[in-house]
Amino acid sequence: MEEAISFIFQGCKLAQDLERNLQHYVSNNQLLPPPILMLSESCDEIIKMFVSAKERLISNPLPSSSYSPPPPQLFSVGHDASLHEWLRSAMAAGSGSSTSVQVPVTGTTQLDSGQLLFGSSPSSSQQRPRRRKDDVEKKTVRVAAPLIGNTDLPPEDGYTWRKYGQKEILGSRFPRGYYRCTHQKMYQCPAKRQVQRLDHDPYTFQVTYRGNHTCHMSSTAPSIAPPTHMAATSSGTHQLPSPPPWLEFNLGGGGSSSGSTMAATAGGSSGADIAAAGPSSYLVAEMADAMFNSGSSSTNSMEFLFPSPQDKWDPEDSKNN
DNA sequence: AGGATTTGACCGAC
DNA sequence: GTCGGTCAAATCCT
Repeated sequence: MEEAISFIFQGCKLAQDLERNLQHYVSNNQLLPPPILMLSESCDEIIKMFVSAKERLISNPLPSSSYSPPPPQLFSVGHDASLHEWLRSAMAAGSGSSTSVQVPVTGTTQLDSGQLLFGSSPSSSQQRPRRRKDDVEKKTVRVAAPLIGNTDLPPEDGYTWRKYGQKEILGSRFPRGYYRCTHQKMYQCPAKRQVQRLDHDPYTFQVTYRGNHTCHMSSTAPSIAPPTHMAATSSGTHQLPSPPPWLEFNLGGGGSSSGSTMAATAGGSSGADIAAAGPSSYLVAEMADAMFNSGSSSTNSMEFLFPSPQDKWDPEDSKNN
């Protein structure tokens, strides 16, 4: 079941990514159209995701206790009104100021982080910038602790974080860790995250993201250095390379300007720097590999297809700045 | 030495 | 008044 949901998520994100990039071309008519092969293979990948999901749903429809099972009619053939209603309600639930999504994780640490709308620019110059709790859009994901190694480590998501606080939370067995982007000072990156173990499932982290990463928007921001040591392991479980910042994935429900950014960290040297990005990002990178026979996830190769936000003005980005 | 983490204190939101 | 988020000094680590 988890696998099926994972595939659905991946399919959605690939589709949204494709849509986003197509819109990019529509709104920037000076750009060359994307290669037909690229579009074709993107569609194939999306289709594969949903086909895989359906296969798993059919072969093993038992819902996991960790996930809210969709109504049984989802598994039935056809599209009746109740299915549409269920889908709509799910979309509505995710379109508020705060969205939450559970990300199936298998094996190694994976994370599906969100590209967040960040509100008005943080007043870092003030002594204690505070804002109302609902001012900043939050996105919450749940990430399984690594099954191997130190399960106490906070989940990796491709960014580098610096811990700036920890606090016992009322009613929670485990303290909440407060992290901010390592590049906060250098690039005024306002991104923060909170990591907390679930009371009922200590092997799952609830990660709340606040603010959007702007460190990769700077022309002097750290460049992407895709790790070469990471390799795919068992099916559906990959140790993932850091996707470049322009490989953005919107999680549904947040509208066009609210989604997820999977961005990469600078070529990290410490263990915490090693990125473990979401499955879909890996697949897109894999697509790039396949298309260009580069043998590695080359940023430059994909930039040929999807220009970096740094290179091309993006109205969504400008809204965030 | 410099960056990261820890931890008690501070302070705003509720 | 309580709680959660942040600050910042002390400490640890590389």
